[in-house]
Amino acid sequence: MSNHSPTLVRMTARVAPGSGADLALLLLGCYRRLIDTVISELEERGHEDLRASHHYAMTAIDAGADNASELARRMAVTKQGAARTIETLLDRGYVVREQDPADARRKKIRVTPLGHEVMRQGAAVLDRLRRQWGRQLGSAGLARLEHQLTALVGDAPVRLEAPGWVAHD
Amino acid sequence: MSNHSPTLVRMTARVAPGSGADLALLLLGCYRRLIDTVISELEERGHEDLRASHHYAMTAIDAGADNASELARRMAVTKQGAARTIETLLDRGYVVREQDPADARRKKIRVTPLGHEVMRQGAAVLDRLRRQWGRQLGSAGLARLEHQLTALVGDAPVRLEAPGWVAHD
DNA sequence: GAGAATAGACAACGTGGTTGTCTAACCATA
DNA sequence: TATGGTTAGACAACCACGTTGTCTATTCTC
Repeated sequence: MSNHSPTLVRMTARVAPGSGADLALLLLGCYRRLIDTVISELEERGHEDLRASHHYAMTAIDAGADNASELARRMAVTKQGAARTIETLLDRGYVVREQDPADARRKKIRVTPLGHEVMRQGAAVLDRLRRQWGRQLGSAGLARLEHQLTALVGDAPVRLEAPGWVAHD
Repeated sequence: MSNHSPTLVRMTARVAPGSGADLALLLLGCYRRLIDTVISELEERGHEDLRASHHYAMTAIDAGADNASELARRMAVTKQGAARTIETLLDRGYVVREQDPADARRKKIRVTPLGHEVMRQGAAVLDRLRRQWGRQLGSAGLARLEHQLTALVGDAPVRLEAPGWVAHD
């Protein structure tokens, strides 16, 4: 084997069915399946290198986190982290940055029509996948699944990065 | 706000209940809840800086991926990636590396008793959390949840890294 | 007005991966 | 049995995405 292009191998399923570790892997697997599908479909439509965090960032911006500091708070990252995300969104043309006339320190961020279009397409793919799951599980089954997950996660915050076994702090 | 120590904010729940995006966040949230609990509990017991990937790597090693190249294949990363993981596992004393007598190129990796202890403790925490969820959902509910997730994820491979909206390739 | 808090930026760094290149060892086969 | 292909492991350089620490400019509060 060369050094590169690792083959995708399923190291997931059946760590030990019925174990907690297996349950964790199932959850991650389902999440990844959703996200990976969105990514690849949007890539086909010309939106390269999108990340989930881009979508969430734009959602937060739309919801009022229209400057780097506020976005940092909402996304639970440092200001620098948020600034870098904004930088890439600017590069891609998904947001624009303009001086806040009311506060010379602030630079307001605004999602562009292109950004909204990406969000719309991403959401549409996810919704389609959800409907697909709904057909597979039955709509009652899907509702139950979501209800159960909601009960489990409560209203705990979720950090989007750091998928790993560890949270950084 | 200073530049550091971002506050944890819930940007998850209620992206839009009933949407695909919300479902994705629920899945991630549940996964993260499991993993974060394991991390912090193991940290309390003196196992610092553990990652899920460490656990999975040790599992793979135990299952026969006892050299860097093979581990790389199983974990779907490059040899260098696997080598680095092994390096940290060596540092922590979770594995040892010894020359393979049968093949001068190979260096065999073996999980130490300490490594097994960490795996055992991690699995125990996950199992406990799963039982807790079982009490919350009822055992039929938990079984159904797992059954549904299994149906959804199928036997697709899961890459452990890259939690984001994008897979790296 | 003075002092504290806030917004944004810069540089340096850490982590966990990547690619690309290299050597040494093994293996198959002509 | 010599040779050419494949494999294992390592080194260096890089990248993405976050971090910390420090800085200036501006605003807010009293």
